[in-house]
Amino acid sequence: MLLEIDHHCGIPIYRQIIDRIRRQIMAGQIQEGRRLTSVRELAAQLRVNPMTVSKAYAMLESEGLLERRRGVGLFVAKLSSAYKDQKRQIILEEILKQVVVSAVQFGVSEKKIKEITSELYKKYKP
Amino acid sequence: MLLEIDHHCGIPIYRQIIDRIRRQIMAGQIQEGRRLTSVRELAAQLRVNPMTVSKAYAMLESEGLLERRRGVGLFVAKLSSAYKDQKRQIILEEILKQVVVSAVQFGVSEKKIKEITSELYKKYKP
Amino acid sequence: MLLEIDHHCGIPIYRQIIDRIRRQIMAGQIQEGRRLTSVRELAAQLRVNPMTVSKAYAMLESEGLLERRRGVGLFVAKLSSAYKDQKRQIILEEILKQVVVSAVQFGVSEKKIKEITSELYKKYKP
Amino acid sequence: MLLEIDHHCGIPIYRQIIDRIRRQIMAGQIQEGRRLTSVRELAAQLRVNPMTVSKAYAMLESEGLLERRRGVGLFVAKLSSAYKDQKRQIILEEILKQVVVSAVQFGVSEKKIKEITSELYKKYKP
DNA sequence: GTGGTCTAGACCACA
DNA sequence: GTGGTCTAGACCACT
Repeated sequence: MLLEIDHHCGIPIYRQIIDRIRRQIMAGQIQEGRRLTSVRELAAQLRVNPMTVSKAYAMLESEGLLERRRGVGLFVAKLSSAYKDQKRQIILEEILKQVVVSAVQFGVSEKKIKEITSELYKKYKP
Repeated sequence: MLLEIDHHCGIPIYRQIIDRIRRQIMAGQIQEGRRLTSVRELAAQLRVNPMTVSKAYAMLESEGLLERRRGVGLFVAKLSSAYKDQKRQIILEEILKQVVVSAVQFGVSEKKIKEITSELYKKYKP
Repeated sequence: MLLEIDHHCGIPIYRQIIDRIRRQIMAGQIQEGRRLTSVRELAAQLRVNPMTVSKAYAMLESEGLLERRRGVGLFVAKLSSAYKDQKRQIILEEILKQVVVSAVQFGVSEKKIKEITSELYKKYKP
Repeated sequence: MLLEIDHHCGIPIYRQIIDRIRRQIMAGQIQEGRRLTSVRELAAQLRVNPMTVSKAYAMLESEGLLERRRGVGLFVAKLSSAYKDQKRQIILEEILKQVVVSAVQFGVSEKKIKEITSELYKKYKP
């Protein structure tokens, strides 16, 4: 599991862990049923307090994305692809809404927003 | 000046004040050179401690968006419209970047994102 | 009397007035015995509250640089040139002390400070 | 970390803290990456309210001199020595400018200023 | 343990 | 009237 943490950006570390793992699960980069890196190991990798990792895992579990098997570890839950599609769209819409609300308030046109979108796609598309 | 504060959303009140005022200034809804509602008055309006408002104003001043005239009050600074255009674009790009990065990871197409953008514009455009 | 006030620099306006007038008196640019611009007139010139000018004048008076003649106005006090010489040197030493203390702490050499002094002299010498 | 605060000199305590810490960092007396005394501890040492210390630390952070690690503490940021050199010179020039402007106005020669500088160096050089 | 936020209320400097 | 500073003490989030 590959995670990058920014210790200086102000976003709580446990949030960064949650966001990154959630994204990887939703993107299918971590497959269903696979066991997650253990708390201790991930904490060591990220040079972070184990409590922080544990907290992130607990929240992902309560979100239904992870399943705990006592004495064994945490595993990626099985989600219907319909559920994943829906959740993906919700995540994107949530953020896009912020963009559009601000843009409207600033008097920035829909066309301009789409232009910026195209540029960003060129930049981040693999 | 019309501000709405959510006391229970977890975002610090002074941050909410900063964000809302910054947006109003960037959107031109508060005109240059105009005096802001006084600390005490805004604090009373929002039912918040004056220090909280004062902190927000102080940070907006250090950001260059406000100017202090001692013993008189705080005023909206004069900014070149080029500067404002640039700052507006940076704000929007910052948020849009999150959308695109996630979308690429989820395998959501540029076309789909633009469709959602159009829908949101229909919804929020006045 | 020519004074320039910066309304946005954070230094109290009455302090700016005091500093500028004191300097002009010490530099002999305002001659002994001459009457100062009236409070009202100066306040109008500087677009400042008359109370502010009045306060500045009062402090210069208590410093011994001005003399009040009731019903007439404020006048530049007569100072021995020895007194002025001494006071000038005290003013300069006071500020230079700050420079040297900082420079020593920063490990900046005496030579370097003298170089900067020379440059500044070139810039500000008439 | 050794700080001395004057509670009666009129300069805000948080400003005094900022100035002293900034100087110590610029002078290299506090090394890069080192953790600062905690807010509560420094507040106790100085017999000052923790908020006052916190405010000072926050401003030093926004200045880029400190870095926050959440839940851990504040650390001295890593700055390029070129950056520090530049900043040091700016600080000194700022104060020296006041000296030279006054000196020119008083008719005090460059030579005299350099003599006073030499004397002050003898006095304050360790 | 760490720092961040907020309150209620005081006092001050400035205009 | 304006904003700025400080206190004492509370509660919260993060590690």
